[in-house]
Amino acid sequence: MSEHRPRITIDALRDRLRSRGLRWTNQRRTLVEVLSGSNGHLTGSELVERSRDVDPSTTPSTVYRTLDVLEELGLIRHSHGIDGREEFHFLPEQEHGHLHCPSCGRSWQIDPEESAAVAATFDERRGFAMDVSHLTVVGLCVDCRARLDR
Amino acid sequence: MSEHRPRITIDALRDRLRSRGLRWTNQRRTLVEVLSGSNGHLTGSELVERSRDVDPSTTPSTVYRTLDVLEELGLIRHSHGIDGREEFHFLPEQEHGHLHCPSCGRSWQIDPEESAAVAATFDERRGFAMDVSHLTVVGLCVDCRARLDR
DNA sequence: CGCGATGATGCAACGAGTTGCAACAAGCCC
DNA sequence: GGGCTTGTTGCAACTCGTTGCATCATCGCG
Repeated sequence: MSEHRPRITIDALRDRLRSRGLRWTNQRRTLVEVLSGSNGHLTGSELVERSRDVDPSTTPSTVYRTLDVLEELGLIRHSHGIDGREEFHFLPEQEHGHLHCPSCGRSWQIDPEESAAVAATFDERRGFAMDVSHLTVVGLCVDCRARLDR
Repeated sequence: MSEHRPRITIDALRDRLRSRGLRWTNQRRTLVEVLSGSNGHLTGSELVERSRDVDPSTTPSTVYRTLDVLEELGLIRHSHGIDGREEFHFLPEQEHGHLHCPSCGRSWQIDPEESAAVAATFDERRGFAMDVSHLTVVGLCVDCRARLDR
């Protein structure tokens, strides 16, 4: 597995907050540390848990509020998972949506070409600019279809 | 506004439950009454509230469990709203997904042709059978794009 | 360096939804 | 109609996430 390489350094992030009149606190440092140390998608509660591993005094409200701030800065993205729960991921991961099959519980990433095709549909017909990273498509996967057709 | 005409009668629903070994209770009758009396999309808590109007002794857990049962029977569908919250709607409404623009907060129904185009993408490439009613596409609407481009 | 404004934190309470469990009751059978 | 099986209910406790508010502490400024 390859190292995760955040596009923005910790120092740059600190300065970016300050230049907006926002503050660089230990709690925020902890969360950013956790985020940059973890690839993939994490739910809010997972982030709270991991932050507590680093600093046991971490409180949920601070974590969620910091996530909001980081999202506003464009550093992270959230999408809605299968159960509607929010999942966060650190940029600059390739933006992508998800396919989910509730029958077997598996999920897949949506390819850029697929995203483009879907986005084109709504762009052409309505001028609607789809947010790829927010897309979750639910349905039956090939395997489950085959299984259920029998 | 037109009358809502459920495709299945209350009696037929009762029999359908019984034939599966399930039971027809006052609590279920109350919820079905509420569902059939309301068009459009309702969240779980809205349904609890309205059920309480009919029968004040209604409890949330029963409502949510009944919703699960009705969904298994194919009588209602849930989709995930903007904030990830579940929204239920009574069939036989035309199945449809939603477009949502977080910038202005408005939502639109996805046309059948649009759904078909999107579904075709995933069917052709993966044999994945998309569930139309579960689709929520987030992005910027025409108006907001124009406004933000200025 | 130290003051002060104001953004951030932690707490506590709350809302939505879920779950385990004991008690209840629908409805099949005689 | 009455009994019995077993699906259903209501309660209480819990999880995840949000919010109001008093207190704290960052960091710009003198």
